[in-house]
Amino acid sequence: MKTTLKKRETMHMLCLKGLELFHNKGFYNTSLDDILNELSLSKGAFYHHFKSKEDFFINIVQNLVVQKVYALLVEPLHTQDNPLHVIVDSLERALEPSKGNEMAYGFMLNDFLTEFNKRNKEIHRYLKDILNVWEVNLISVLKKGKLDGHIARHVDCEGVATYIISSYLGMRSLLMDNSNEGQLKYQYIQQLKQYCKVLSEQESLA
Amino acid sequence: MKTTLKKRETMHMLCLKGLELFHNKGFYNTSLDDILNELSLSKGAFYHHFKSKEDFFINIVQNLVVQKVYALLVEPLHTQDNPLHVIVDSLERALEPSKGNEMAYGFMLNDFLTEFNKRNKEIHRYLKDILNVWEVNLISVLKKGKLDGHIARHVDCEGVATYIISSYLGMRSLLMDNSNEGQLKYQYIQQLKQYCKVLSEQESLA
DNA sequence: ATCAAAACCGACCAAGAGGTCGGTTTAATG
DNA sequence: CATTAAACCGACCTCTTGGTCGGTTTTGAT
Repeated sequence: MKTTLKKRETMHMLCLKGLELFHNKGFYNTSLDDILNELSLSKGAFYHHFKSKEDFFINIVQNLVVQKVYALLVEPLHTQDNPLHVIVDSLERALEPSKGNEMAYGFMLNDFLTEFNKRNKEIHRYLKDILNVWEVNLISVLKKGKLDGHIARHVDCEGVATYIISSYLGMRSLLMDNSNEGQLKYQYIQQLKQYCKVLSEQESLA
Repeated sequence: MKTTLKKRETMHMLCLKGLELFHNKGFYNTSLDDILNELSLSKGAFYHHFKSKEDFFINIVQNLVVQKVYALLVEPLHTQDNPLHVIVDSLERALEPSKGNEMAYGFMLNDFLTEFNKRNKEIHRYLKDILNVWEVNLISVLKKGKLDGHIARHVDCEGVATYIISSYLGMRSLLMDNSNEGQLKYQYIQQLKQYCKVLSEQESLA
């Protein structure tokens, strides 16, 4: 029993620190020793728990990344409110520097997607699947909004979801260096709201 | 004289092949030997012309990437037409699989930006500067459109530029695996047009 | 033809990284 | 206290890669 706890504890420490460094420096630019040194652990410990560096990362994705994406981008969608407001709010919150000293979890998806795209198709698929979950939920919320009369009937919900996701992912590239961070976010949210006007019922005179 | 020509020729071959492979596999995932083998050249030849792998890439950016971005995204903007149409058209064309067998040059900016962000600040800056040129031109064209009565007075041109750029960059992450390529592009352009409606003079009742 | 400089070759080096493995420590159990 | 398995250590291996350098070939001017 205690054994299992210790195992989980060590694995958890490794995953947390791993995500932190992978997020800061990139997966392939972070060596195992980088992680191990910071935790005062050894290669032996690492390979006792994970069978490879990539297996390690898959573990991180399934245990940490998925949860963060759900908490930040999926769950906030399911409110009994106007979907357009809900979406804007969730994105605004996801772009926050994050409460406390957490890192900006919402951002890392794009980085990792790009990094693994040309390197590891399996991991890339895991990440893509997470994106898909978000997309599916976006679409479903949008469609519900159509029924509830918040969204104009002419709107292509799938297209809107694609557009929202792409703009959100693209913000990552723009926010990478921290210059103008605040301004960029403000501009993004403002324009997102403008875009939403075209989708709302009131403006549908097209 | 001929000497200079031979030098330029070899350098040009290296740059072309380098960009091709860096674009396909990523900079850090492509070894010099990968490039050299395909051209039947040696390490000696390479280091005779370039002082390092990263110097090589900077050369590529300045000679090839800049040109492509200009040709695809900047120059098309400067037409005496409605800026909104011009922008949509240029993006639509930039998302084309590219005429002939060229690679999709329009896309690589986002990949390279992400890759170098956490690795090489100098190169990252070069790439960011290219983005800035695009942004500046976008803004100037938008502002001109405001004067010409194509764009509503309430529009924040800087914000619009940011939003357009971020959505364009984000498309890269979505288009990375080739599934649904056509559909994604179609959705993107359609929604971009919807967004433009809010910006145009006619719809400005806000 | 000569010769010097440019262009090029390719064996070699050093550093870093992922991964291995035999041995040691820790800790729960009887 | 003894036992045993899990947890952990760290030296070592192997492979890759950017970069070096002494030597060779090409080339163009005289």
